[in-house]
Amino acid sequence: MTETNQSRAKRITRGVLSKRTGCNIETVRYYERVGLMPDPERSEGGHRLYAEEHVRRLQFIRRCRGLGFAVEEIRALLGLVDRRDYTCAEVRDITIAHVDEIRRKIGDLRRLERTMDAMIKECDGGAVPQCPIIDALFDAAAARPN
Amino acid sequence: MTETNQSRAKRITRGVLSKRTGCNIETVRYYERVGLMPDPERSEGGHRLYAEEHVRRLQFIRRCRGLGFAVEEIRALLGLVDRRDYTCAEVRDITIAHVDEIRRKIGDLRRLERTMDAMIKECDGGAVPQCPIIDALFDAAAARPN
DNA sequence: TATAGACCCTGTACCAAATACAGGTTCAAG
DNA sequence: CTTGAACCTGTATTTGGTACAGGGTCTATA
Repeated sequence: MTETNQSRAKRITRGVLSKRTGCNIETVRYYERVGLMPDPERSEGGHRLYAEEHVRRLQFIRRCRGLGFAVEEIRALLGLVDRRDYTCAEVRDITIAHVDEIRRKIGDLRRLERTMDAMIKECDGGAVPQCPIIDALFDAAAARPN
Repeated sequence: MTETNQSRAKRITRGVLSKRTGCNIETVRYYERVGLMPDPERSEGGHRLYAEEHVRRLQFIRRCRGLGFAVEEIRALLGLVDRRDYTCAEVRDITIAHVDEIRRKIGDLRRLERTMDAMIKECDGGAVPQCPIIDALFDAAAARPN
């Protein structure tokens, strides 16, 4: 019954939390400021003291960011979890909205890719001071993506 | 020979330049600050006075931004044009580097899309306070994209 | 010519999502 | 007890703009 007592559970510093999650140490403070991480317990001298749950929470945040979720979206997900009243449907809505956004971005980038490819194909890469890419960019009609 | 004289050519204000290019009026000042647009001629009272060449230049910049070129890349392109010594090959290099970057982003987003789809498929959208998406995000092994 | 009001001027603050740094304090090992 | 690593706070920087305050200018009309 030594480790189950919360006040006895070992606490870690911000540096250790940072190392264990691969999250930049300054970013931890940033997540605290924007409300993704809670105000942690402090030592007598004012140093932040974290527990295992914070490691898990920060990993969750980092994983979400890695999947492109905005801080605002993560706040919504964590809000559901923190209130312990989330339903699968709510989480699914946020996730589907996010994947829709990803698909939109993919579409946008593919259109750019096609336009750029067309411009590059026009250009022979020669050494002359004249280039159809520059012409296209200076000329409204030519540069407009199909 | 009235319009060919540069000092007699009609000048336009920042507001008109903004309207003719569809570029936000504040953004014109921003492009000046970051060196994409030149310091323009000024009226006696200090108002910016632009000529037709600036309309074309701003359209070029906007078109490049629309294709996702960074300000730094546009600076490079305009630098080549301004020095009048660019070759097709130089322009092509910048453009190919940019399209490569676009392809990399598309690849990244597609991987995200697959991961998100997999998570969504696991979730039945039910009303219970338990969701495999949340589980996946909290659990390192499950959330790691294949 | 006076004046209204549309337009423009500058400097500065703000957005996301971090990251970096300065200048000072605390912690822990030896 | 000393040393130096780690930590503290507040603020600045990044990208590509956008927005606003508090003034000055420009021009059309009375």
